[in-house]
Amino acid sequence: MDTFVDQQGSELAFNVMDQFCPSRVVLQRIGDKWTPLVFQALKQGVLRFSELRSAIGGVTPKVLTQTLRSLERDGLVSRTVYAEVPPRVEYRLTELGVSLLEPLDAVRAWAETHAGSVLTSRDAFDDA
Amino acid sequence: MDTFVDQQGSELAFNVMDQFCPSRVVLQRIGDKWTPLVFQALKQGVLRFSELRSAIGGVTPKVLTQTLRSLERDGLVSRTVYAEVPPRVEYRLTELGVSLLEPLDAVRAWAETHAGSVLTSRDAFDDA
DNA sequence: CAGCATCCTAAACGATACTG
DNA sequence: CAGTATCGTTTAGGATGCTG
Repeated sequence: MDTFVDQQGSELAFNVMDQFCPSRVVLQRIGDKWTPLVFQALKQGVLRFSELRSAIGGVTPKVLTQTLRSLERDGLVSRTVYAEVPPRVEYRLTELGVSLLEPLDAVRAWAETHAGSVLTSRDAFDDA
Repeated sequence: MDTFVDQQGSELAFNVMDQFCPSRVVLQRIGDKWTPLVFQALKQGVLRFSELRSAIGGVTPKVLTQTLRSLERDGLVSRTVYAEVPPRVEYRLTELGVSLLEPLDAVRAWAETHAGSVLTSRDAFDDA
């Protein structure tokens, strides 16, 4: 288990409940708007930029690029450029990325399974 | 499995990769900035507003209220008001909320376990 | 105690157009 | 093909002060 030094100078184990713990930043990174969708797309293996773009409905090139750069920076996705014309760029999950696949996939599956219940609850709440 | 009607009028199973699928909204709701932290706090059982607030470092009352209202609306958290002076309000996970606890907890655990690796990768990327 | 009201900023996101 | 550049919008989130 890693540790960090908090505001009081104490050395503490990583804990998302601490306002200044780096793990909270990481948690929010992997829970952003597009990351779970990129992971879902890359579950099947290697994809090119345009393939990712069409796999993820509604994502613009700018935002997809930003998301992929962040994931690359965080060591979750690797980017391979082939010196061809036209250019070809391939994205795949790193080993670290693969380790995150199962947790993110569980959340995605929950969303798809229970979206109906949530929407029903939402309607009932709004009627009241 | 629930279904929804997409832009072409077809009836499809819930799928977060579809831009117009309601499950995507649900996914983004449960992956927002504070929801995973509220769940982590409520894992232990019932908490009052002020207890939640101090359990989640750095959250302001306004944002915590907003988050809790959304979770209540979505049927994930229940809110109980006691007619006392001073007022007492208790929050707890609903049955639906409990079903989401395990997936969210897995993501939280991943963040705490691998935050060190992510930060290391980030530093290396920024040096290059 | 548990919030609500108000104002404000930062940043994420999106639309469009263009390029090596 | 795989982006970048620029601009504009939206909205989450924060600071502060007040109330039943």
